[in-house]
Amino acid sequence: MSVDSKEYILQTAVTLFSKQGFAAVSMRGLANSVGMSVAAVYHHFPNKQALYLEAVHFAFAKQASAFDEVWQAQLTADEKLSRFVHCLAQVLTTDVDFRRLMQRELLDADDERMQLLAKEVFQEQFSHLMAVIEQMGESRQIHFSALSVIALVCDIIQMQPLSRHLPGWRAEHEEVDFIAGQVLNLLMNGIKSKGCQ
Amino acid sequence: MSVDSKEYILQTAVTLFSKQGFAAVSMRGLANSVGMSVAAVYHHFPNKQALYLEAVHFAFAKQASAFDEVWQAQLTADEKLSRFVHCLAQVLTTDVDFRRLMQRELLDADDERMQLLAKEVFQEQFSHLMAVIEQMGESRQIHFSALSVIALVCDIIQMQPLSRHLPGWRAEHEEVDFIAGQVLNLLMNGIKSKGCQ
DNA sequence: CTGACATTACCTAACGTTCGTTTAGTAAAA
DNA sequence: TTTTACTAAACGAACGTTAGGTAATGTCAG
Repeated sequence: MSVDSKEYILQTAVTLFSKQGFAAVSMRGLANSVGMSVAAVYHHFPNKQALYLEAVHFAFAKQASAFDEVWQAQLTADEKLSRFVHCLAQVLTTDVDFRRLMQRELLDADDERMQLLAKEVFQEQFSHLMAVIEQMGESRQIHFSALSVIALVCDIIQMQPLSRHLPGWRAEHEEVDFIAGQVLNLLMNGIKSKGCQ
Repeated sequence: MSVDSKEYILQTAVTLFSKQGFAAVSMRGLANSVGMSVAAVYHHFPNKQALYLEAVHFAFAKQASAFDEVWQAQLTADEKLSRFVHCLAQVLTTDVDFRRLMQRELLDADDERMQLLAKEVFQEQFSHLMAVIEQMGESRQIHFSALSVIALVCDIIQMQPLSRHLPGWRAEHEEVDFIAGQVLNLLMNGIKSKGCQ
């Protein structure tokens, strides 16, 4: 079987779609990028839409195992949260294609694809995260708190190219460990980091 | 002058670009949406790129005055922060086109347009926000804390269509006042809302 | 106030290019 | 001999953009 060619096309498609978005990627451009003819791409995928959906699946599946070591039973809740935030910041910083494709899906996906995104990418980690937050003492707004953790990390990384042009920016603000540390500090103590603790 | 037609085209363009993105919007589709011919659109704008940039300007300029009442001198720092978070959540929830266009710019804009976005939309509010955070006692990571406030509100709203499919979701999670209240609680006290206070 | 003229705000119709997709064929592997 | 993995060439549709024309709306000397 030609699983090599197909995977190579998918990998290239993920990069192109994440950089340019669905509409801006042409089948000719993709075929050119993988060094094949257009018809060769159509040999592996029935049409552009199906290719895109499979590319999204492909990109998301790769991240499924990234969080496996985070939720180990013998850790304290605080440690689990810390590991999760570090891991999330690491993944979103390292795999730029994945992050951008996810952002684009948040903008463009219909409800059915949104459900896929929830189930395939978020649901498992989200449930773990909610359990940890419950252990930490929060009892009422567990869903919202878990969402806040993810949202905070995601958007801080997503806003990096913008925040570079805002007053007070320093290079270290874009280092994974710095981001994770600051986010954790905020989550544990709030903004007034001194008056609390 | 035909400022009416031009503004109407811009307004329609903002909606279309925010919903579909630059590449997916055609000049014919836009012309059809405003009930004009293609050439009529080209009478007002030299080309698609220039029309898009002007539409982005147009959408951003409308939001400039939304925060005017937030930073009044006689308020305490806590009150100013509270008002800002409420106002930001309100704007991002109400003006969907603005929010989506901003998200798309974060994905697609080059460094020059990112600078424009920083200067035209964020810089003024960001400076005010940093000043407030400094007043509240945070002294070291003012830039990062201010960024966190904005990122938290933005991404929670942006992830709404996804979070609907995650466990624990309730309808009230999408109400502006609820979002602002929860975000403020998190910012002031961290996740462990009881152990701190 | 009026007639001549210019400008504005649009129109229809077309330009060449690029798009997604298909058809027909080939060379190698099973 | 059938199936697999491809290629070259073409299909009609849609794309951004332009050319050329037509009413309506100023503008202003006489």
